[in-house]
Amino acid sequence: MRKTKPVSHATLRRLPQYLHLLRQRLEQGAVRVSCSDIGRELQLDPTQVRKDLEVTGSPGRPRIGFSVPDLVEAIEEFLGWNRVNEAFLAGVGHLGTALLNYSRLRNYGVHIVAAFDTDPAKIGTELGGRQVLPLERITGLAGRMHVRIGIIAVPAEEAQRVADMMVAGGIQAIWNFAPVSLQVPKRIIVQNEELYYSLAALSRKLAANRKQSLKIGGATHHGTDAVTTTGRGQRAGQV
Amino acid sequence: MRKTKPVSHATLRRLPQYLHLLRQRLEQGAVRVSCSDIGRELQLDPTQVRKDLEVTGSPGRPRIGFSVPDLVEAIEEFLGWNRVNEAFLAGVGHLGTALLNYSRLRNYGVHIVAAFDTDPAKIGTELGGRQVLPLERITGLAGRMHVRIGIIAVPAEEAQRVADMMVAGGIQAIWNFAPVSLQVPKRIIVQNEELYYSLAALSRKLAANRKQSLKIGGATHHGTDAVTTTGRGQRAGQV
DNA sequence: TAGATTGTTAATCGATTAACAATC
DNA sequence: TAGATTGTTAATCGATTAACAATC
Repeated sequence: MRKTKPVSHATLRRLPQYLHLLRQRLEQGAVRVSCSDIGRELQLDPTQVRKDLEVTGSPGRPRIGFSVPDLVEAIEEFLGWNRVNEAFLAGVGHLGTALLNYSRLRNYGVHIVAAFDTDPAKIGTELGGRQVLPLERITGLAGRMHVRIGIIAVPAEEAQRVADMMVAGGIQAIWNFAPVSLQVPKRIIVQNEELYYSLAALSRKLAANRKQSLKIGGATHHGTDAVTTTGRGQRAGQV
Repeated sequence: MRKTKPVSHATLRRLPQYLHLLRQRLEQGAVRVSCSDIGRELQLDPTQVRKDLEVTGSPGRPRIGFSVPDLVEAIEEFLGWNRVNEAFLAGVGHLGTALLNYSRLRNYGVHIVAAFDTDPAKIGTELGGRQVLPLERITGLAGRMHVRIGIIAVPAEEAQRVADMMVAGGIQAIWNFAPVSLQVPKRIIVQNEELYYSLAALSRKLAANRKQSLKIGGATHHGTDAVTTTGRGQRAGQV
């Protein structure tokens, strides 16, 4: 069994980019799209695009290209974004509140249906249309509502405890914003969201620039060939 | 000229992980560390670790290993995190406020020295010890204070305008949290922070799990071999 | 039909892993 | 000294790119 073909990390990173673009095209009424078209827009090799799209199973037609609506649907299906997953949010500090108000999340397969916190001042209030509930209830409600995703936006010290409560409630995947390595059973999917790397890439380039300017001469020189990259993967800033 | 050796994307992604671990060790008083030691902790091949550390130029000694303080310093130096870069933050909504209060940022080479917004209700208030200033002043102040990093945490519609103002002020690198592709001169370093990919990885695994449970039988089955991954790169959840 | 684009196989490139001599 | 660990070169693996026949 287990024929889930191994999708490369790199492909998985690019699929959301394709989807993003294709959704725009769809809105503009586009019907067909070719790989070279996508590649041009995203600075990617057309063959690469074709290979990536292959995993979605949506067939293209020689000379014609791919159907935009079909492709959008196929990618959404592949990523599991066609059916929105319900999520619980733990922690409604600034970050948690930001996530609650980020309605776009729904386009990426996640819908926060309830928020939890320990702060009595916050409990009972409404944020972004959702009630804030006492954290203690997260386990029971997750089980009852069959919620599959838990988002952790609490301070580092509380993160492990919250993760335990989520797991106890049957939550299957945790999106973790706390800067700690969570200890959970192996079957649980954990996605750590770290700002580390972005900052590493950014300041590394900045440092390299500076070193170069010094080398070139005393005068201030703003660098000359810096690049635009996305959080992961690279895509040039472009028209 | 231009001997800045090409550091692989992958290496750059792992260096912050090493640094994080080594800082902990340093705090615990550790003096020496070996690549196998680091590898064990981070689930990485020791040779890989050695190769990565090579770029920092910090030498190890056969049989002995690497000096922890030296290595910490070398990585910080390499990433440009030894000298903290001053940054301006545009937009003090929930996300912006979260960033302002995230004091840990300073460990990653970034120190927000001022925040800007257009909302008169916010201007003049103090957030996380920093005054909120009118957005219009960002260009002038950036030039005057020689601030090199701009953080964009404004709504998508305003992002481009803010980027223009930052560039006009001589800002060299933009950390962009708005979901738009910024148009800036090539010399400007842009780091887009996207949640896309994290969610793609998460829900893809969730969808794969579900498909498998269905295949295995009608009964609810929580999946069996899900993995823990970090935002980018992989590291197992671990002791 | 002619020509563009897909689907697919082969070649290249780069990153990871293995092997091993040098050395503290 | 003996043995662990570095530094470095070679082998493997996987992902990207090129080539090209099939086809609409």
